[in-house]
Amino acid sequence: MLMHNPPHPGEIIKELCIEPLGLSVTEAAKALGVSRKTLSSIINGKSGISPEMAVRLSIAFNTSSESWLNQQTQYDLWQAEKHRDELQVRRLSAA
Amino acid sequence: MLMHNPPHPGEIIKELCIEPLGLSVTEAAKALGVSRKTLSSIINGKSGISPEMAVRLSIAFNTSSESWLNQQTQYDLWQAEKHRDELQVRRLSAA
DNA sequence: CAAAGCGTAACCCGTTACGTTACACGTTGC
DNA sequence: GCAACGTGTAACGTAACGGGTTACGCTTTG
Repeated sequence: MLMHNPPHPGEIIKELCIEPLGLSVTEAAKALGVSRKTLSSIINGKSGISPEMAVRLSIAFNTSSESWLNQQTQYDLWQAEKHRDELQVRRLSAA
Repeated sequence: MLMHNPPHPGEIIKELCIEPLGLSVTEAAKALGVSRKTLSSIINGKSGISPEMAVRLSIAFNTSSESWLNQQTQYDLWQAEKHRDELQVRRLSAA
């Protein structure tokens, strides 16, 4: 089932990973091995979590990469479903 | 948990949707509202399932868009995890 | 005031999904 | 044999996106 209005994964990173550890964005970016801009744009909802970034997060925060990427999937799908009625698709399955 | 060597979602489309209905790739592409090349490259594992394509598939085959995009996520993650040990990431969480 | 942290704009790059057009190949029917 | 059809795919173009660097202006803190 589709989640209702899923939060952008960047918020989760900030609230559940960065802030509880008392980390700065600069420090966290260094640890993740990405630029400060990359992490900042994720945290502020400007870009999504790539598969590679999901793996980075899973290493740094000892979590599962799947959970991170699934959050992104839910978010992307929520956006795409908004335009469901605009798509020109013919129903094929009678099932 | 991570699935073991998940199949490319294109195989699923072909084997579980196109072939059972006796559809040609050309017909299916028309119904989905995309070009023949686009569907063909998905089926043959040359490109992935985009969020919008997941919604198209869900309409045409009366399924959930989530299931389609999740399959793609599992596949992408499986690829990304292959290079986990090459990523320069510092562990941050003691938990 | 100086230093640090931050968001972000401006630019670059590589990749990817998607489109159109066109080609070569195979199969099927007349 | 030939026409019609289905197919994969190469060759182009476009738009979007993740990521990097540099640089600017702002705020907070020592």
